[in-house]
Amino acid sequence: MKNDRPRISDVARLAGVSTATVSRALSNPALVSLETRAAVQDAISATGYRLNQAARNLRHRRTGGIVALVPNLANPFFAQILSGIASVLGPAGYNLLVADTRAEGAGRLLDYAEPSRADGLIVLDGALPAAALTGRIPLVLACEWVPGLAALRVKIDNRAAVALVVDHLADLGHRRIGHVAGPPGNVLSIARLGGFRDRLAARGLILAPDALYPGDFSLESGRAAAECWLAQPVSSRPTAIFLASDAMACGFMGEVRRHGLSVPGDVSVVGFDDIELTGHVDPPLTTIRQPRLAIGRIAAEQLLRRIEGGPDHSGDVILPVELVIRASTAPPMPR
Amino acid sequence: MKNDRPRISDVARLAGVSTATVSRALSNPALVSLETRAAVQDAISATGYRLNQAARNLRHRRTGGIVALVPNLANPFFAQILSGIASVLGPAGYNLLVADTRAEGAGRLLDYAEPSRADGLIVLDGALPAAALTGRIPLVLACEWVPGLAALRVKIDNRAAVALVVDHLADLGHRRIGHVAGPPGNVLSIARLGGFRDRLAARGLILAPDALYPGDFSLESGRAAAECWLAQPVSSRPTAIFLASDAMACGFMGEVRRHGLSVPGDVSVVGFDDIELTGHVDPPLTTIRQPRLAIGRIAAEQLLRRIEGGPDHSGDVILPVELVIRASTAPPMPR
DNA sequence: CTGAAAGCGCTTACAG
DNA sequence: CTGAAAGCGCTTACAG
Repeated sequence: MKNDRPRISDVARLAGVSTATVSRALSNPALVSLETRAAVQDAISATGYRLNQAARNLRHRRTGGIVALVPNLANPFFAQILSGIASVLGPAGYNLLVADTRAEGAGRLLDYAEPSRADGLIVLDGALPAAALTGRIPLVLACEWVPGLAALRVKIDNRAAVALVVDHLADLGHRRIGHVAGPPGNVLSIARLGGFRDRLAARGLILAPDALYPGDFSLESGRAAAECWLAQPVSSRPTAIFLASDAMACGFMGEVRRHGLSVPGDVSVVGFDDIELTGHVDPPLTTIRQPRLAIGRIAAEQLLRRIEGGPDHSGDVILPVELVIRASTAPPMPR
Repeated sequence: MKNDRPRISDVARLAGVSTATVSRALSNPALVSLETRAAVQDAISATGYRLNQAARNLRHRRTGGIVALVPNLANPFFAQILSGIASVLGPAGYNLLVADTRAEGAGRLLDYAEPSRADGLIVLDGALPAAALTGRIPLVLACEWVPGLAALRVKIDNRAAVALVVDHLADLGHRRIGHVAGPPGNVLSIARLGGFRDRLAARGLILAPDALYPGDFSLESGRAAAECWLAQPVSSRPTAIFLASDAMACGFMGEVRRHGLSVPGDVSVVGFDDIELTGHVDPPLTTIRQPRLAIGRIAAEQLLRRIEGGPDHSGDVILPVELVIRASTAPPMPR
């Protein structure tokens, strides 16, 4: 099929001016006389001309696109962050490209950091190799971070958030508090577990080895952790569990209840993230609210500032969290 | 800052060949002698040259990008569909651009259907104006569809799915079956409500006016529907409710239980979608499983086929659904 | 097998 | 205020 889309030269011919003038009328009308501008406008309407963005971008040595590197697109946790990113990028005239780092071959990930591919990068996956991201296009890290990669980070204070959880449970009177961790090696898992241990110590408590359960942020891994917990003797198992994600907390509560036990009667449960669902499960989940929309929005704003040559605000942007106390936590039952 | 990235001409100079030869060595090595190819390879390594995709795309009159138009990026329902799309696009060498149709101004949406913006479109929002999408770049519709827009549709048979729900509830002995609809005007809402009415009729039942509750697919609207239901006299309110989304079903169950009633003891509840959570709420939700990953995957495959000039398979791709029976449905209590 | 040249569709110093 | 011309970084008929 023939390419019958009008080009800038078609408009120029019809308006009786040069292509340079048409281009100016489009991108900087003040440079063009009122009269000429009108003629160009008429020619544009007559031809149905639309600017070819790709050509403009090539000339400007930009792509007009920002890539978000997401560990797992299927995980609803990232939906709101993407939404926040998109809400900033669209109005600013940038496209949002998304790539699933788990699904893409490692080789292709490098391509995303190419200046011919995107003008900037929002990295949501802390497990990417720092070397592949260093010295390439502008980037910001959001939620997670890549050890050894110097870049602006938009995140929450995970350790402080966990301290709120520990204090809440300790204040309720719990002494044996367990933890279901995130995936091993993940920066968030490490920060939350570390913060958890430290705050327990500050409260004169310790994390017993058999009160630390493996997890991977998924519902299913929370359910599996509940099986472990259920298998432990009632007299020594934790009376409260802090799980590093809401998904795991929901899986945990479901399994516990399926076995006829009650939350918080038999065990208090705290999650992390405050996904929409947590207020609607039974019992509603006590959790840490993470401002996901704002994380996405601010990450995008910071990245654009950087791309557009603003001053290099290095240092992190730490967003506030909040402990949302609902019905899944209560004082331990006397035994 | 200077642009110091090597171009194809830098490689050519170093290798002592023309740019045409470098280009051929890159895109069609068979055209180039072994010897020359090796020289070019050496020059590429020496310069650290990387192909500028944007320039290649301009020359090829393509963009290398596919846009997904999503009604609401923050809705986790779309996360898995995007994941399915991405799993096809990445390996095929296309970028995935996402735009939130609710967040973007209506004006900008037109830009997404520009050939200079993307090579194709996956439309997940049935509320877009058909006129804006007609006669532009190749597109497929997924999940929802735009009335009056002729395009391949990848979807489920909503009416057949709803018939499974009605049969299940009627077989359990329910006679007063209510419905919480999706947003007014939405094509899915209409298809599901219509199918619901028809199948009730086929079973000799009717949808009483006070057994039809408004909703908008959100958790909160399901909760609000439960308030309406709770306010109705026990003797005449529905003994079973079919909700047009799982999110609404979770909101509904949460509110009912908060009022001390039981599911399915006091009311049977059926959702739609089978989002990951539904198996873990209490009680686990009976629902229609919609193959979201496959919808995304197939939509992307069909679009690429179309773009790459395959035969125009018009007609719809209808994906199978399944009624997943869990614990939220049971025979009605005798009264 | 290889090169010179035109061109994808824009933009922008430079000159007038 | 406007135009001729070069150029963004590639690709590909055409000729040899």
